[in-house]
Amino acid sequence: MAVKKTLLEDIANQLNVSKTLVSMVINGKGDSYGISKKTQQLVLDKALEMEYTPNVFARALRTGKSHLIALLVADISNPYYSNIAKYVEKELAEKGYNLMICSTDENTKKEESLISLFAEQQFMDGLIIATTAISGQYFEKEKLQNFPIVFIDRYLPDIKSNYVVANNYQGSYELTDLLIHKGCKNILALNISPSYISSLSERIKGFKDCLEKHALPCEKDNIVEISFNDIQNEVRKTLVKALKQDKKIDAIYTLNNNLARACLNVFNELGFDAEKEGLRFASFDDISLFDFVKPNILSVSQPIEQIGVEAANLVLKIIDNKKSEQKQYENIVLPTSIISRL
Amino acid sequence: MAVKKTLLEDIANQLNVSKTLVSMVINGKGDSYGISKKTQQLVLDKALEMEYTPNVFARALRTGKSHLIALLVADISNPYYSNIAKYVEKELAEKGYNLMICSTDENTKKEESLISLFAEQQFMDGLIIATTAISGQYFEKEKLQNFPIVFIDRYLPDIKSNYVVANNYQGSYELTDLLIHKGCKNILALNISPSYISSLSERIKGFKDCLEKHALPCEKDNIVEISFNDIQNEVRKTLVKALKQDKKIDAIYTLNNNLARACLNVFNELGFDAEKEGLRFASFDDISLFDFVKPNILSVSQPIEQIGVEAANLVLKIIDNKKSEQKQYENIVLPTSIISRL
DNA sequence: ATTAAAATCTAAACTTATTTAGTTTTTATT
DNA sequence: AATAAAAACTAAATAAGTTTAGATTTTAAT
Repeated sequence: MAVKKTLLEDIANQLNVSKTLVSMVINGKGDSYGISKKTQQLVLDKALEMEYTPNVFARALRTGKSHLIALLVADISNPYYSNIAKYVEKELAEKGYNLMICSTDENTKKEESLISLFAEQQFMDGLIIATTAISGQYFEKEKLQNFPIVFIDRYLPDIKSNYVVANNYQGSYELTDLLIHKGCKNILALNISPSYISSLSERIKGFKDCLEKHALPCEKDNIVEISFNDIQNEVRKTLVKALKQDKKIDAIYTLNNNLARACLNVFNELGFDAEKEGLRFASFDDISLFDFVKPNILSVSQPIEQIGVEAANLVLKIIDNKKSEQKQYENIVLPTSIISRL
Repeated sequence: MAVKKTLLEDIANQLNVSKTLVSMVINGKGDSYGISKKTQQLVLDKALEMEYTPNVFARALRTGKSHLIALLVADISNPYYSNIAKYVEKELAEKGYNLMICSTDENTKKEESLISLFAEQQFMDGLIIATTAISGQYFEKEKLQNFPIVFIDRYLPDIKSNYVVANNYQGSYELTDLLIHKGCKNILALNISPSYISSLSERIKGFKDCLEKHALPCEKDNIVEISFNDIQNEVRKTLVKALKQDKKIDAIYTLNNNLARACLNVFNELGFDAEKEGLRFASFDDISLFDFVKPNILSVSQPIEQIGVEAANLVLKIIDNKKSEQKQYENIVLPTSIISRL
């Protein structure tokens, strides 16, 4: 019935050698352990013949290395994350690591329980995470101190850490600058709440600083926070109000792609033609389909591939450095680019 | 320095009981093994206090169960797959399983090596896969015979298997029918090659059957195969030719979302306004951003959430049934819906 | 106070690899 | 031929749990 798996011992028995020897050869340590070339070949041939594949759990249990890296994101269906995931996967695969992607649903409790499962158990050799945490408190836990973690997209300002992020401040500043150069003077920025997330707060800062440089006012009404749980309804309410207020807005700037989507939905619902009404539309995060969307979307594009590749390599680097006790942190901030679609 | 992890044995020592007992209690088998309520509480409290979390590898090695399910998709950055992934993840999490998502890059070799890693090693308890395989040959391997596999999106017609797919035939038929009712008589269908994939061949069949029902001809020119490796260039060539040919086409129907994207790109490049030219645009797979894209896209929407949920539950069901030797296959075909955007 | 039965608990085996500390075999040297 | 050195190999410990088979302890019944 059930097919019996080939074990190290089976190979050893067939060849009348010890399983120690077989293990050494399989792991490519035959030479350094002084196993003769002839024997090594015998073992390799037999392993192939018997379709041997090592038991991942036994190996990991003994060595404490799983060759697994976890990627924790808030929402894998968000194209921003799924694209990063693709490149992380690719880069790690080339280095002999497998990637385990998990979606936390923006749920901090779930995030913590996954981290605990992955890290405290040495289940994963390392972790790449777009955290939903407010503070770095959880990550300061003693048990996590020695665990390789790389933050992406967002970092936690209150702790030292390794991270790879886009230059959110500059991207936002430049996009705002572009809008202003196109003549916009009263921009409505839609932010998402909770907005303590570093990426968002820096985008806001870039926006504000740019307004200030151009001596434009930033009133209370210019930045509205939309709560994460009810994006569509709150955006609808906000836009309906903003579009009929006295002091007309001349641009909408959404701080992430979910907000952009929600706005576009409202435009559709209202039959509102932004271009006809002279309203510019801008968004942080570029999605390839934006190329075909009406109204034209000015956007900030993040270097997705580079973020994925750098994060993968950084986590591997930390794993390698783990032996050498000195702890130092690497912070990689990558430039964004403006997609103007005018 | 490195914080020592709490082991079963540590708890046992603290309480002066055996690690056997601790293991039983931790696994919720205290009652069935007749451990007194008092002792059980002591163990649970101490485990909490010492922040015990079991070693996943030791457990999996002994029990042969990892509580891990793998999801293999061709490309996690494709929103179709990343959305399914999200729902699979959610459903499995509720049942105490973790999901490991891997992207195979449409590379059959990579797919096979991952399956081998996951299945032959009982690394994973089960597998959900959108296979890139041509035939079911690989899956007939003796070692895979007893491994729980659920195919999604595509199935392999030449073998018996468990699968959850959308009704590609009917969706395609209905979409074609809609185009014809809107007056289209010369539709250009863009298919992707290799087109032996079940989902694609059924979409083509639905298309052809519908043309036939309406007594419309299906010439060689009406279905063009675009090779997967060079989508953008081949689509450009095809469209440039098709748009200036004598017998004018009145609709383009792309058989998946990658092709749709490539077409839209070409429209942009050429400054071609499909609506003005009286050309309808239709596509299998609906993406939420299609709502805002010009030209309007008629599309077939797959029940993404349902596919994810059903696939998750089916794989768990197979895992449960594994003991009872009788083998039977479940094939779930879910209805699609037409998004007409007229 | 015995003894049987029931309730609790435990020692040791087991899962499959890797690694340490040696042993055995072969080769080289005198 | 004896011995040292080098080369090739192995037994047993180990990783951290789960499970089996059996040992204690407690309770109940005579």
